[in-house]
Amino acid sequence: MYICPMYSSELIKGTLKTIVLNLLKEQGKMYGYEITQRVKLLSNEKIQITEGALYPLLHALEKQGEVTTESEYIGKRVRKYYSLTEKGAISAKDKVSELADFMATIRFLLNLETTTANG
Amino acid sequence: MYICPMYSSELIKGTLKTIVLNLLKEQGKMYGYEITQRVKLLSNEKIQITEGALYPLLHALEKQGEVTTESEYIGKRVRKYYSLTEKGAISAKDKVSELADFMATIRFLLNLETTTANG
DNA sequence: CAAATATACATAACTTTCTTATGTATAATC
DNA sequence: GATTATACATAAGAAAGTTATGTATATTTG
Repeated sequence: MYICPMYSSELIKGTLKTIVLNLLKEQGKMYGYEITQRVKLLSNEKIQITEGALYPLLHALEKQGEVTTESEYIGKRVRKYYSLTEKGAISAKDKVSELADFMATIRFLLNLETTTANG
Repeated sequence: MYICPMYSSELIKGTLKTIVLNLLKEQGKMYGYEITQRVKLLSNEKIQITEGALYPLLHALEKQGEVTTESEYIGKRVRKYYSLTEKGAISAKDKVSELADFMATIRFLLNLETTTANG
């Protein structure tokens, strides 16, 4: 069995947008820091989204009308919550489908079809 | 069911090196053009490796000692065959393991665990 | 209570890695 | 003879990260 401390950044690159859109779809609304922590947790520390990658992505998604934002104050500190628009929800669905399809193709390409136990 | 004409390039980016190393591992030796055609065929046209991506990658792999080359003449035209070195074989194995692990993590992250039929 | 760590945002310089375009040349097909 | 396929190579530009830096509040710990 293979133990990986952290995936190479090239791998994460292509899936970041999909992951974020999908999380927003499932969670309803989230703020940036929360997204980084949840991905870290769910991936067992193997995917750590950097702020330099996440915030520009979220800003771009907002600009493209895929998410809307609302700021909330926790004490004096601001939190910016992101929610999917209808367009963003469609995008999330498409992205996830594409990624699922892609992974199936890759498994076939790499002959990983029967990868189940004891790798 | 989702029909995808061609995966977004961001997705392919992170997996190109892995795909190439794995093909070389399975096929013994291949030349560049052959790699592009095989990937195109095996992926049902959904992954088309561009020459501008492939050749620089192959040159880099050679420079790093992961592949060796031998040129063969087919008539007057040259073909450059690439084979894995021992180092390249290890790299291939590692890369494939990492990708398999990564895809499992992504499936979990995206709740695709039970994706089998009529997705 | 001071220091360190965690929370929470943002952006800029730089790097990597591809896309697109271009270039060269032979072989096969129509 | 012209077009398409085979077969290599590289350079300019774009995209999307990483790394570093900056600001500021909240919490934990010694």
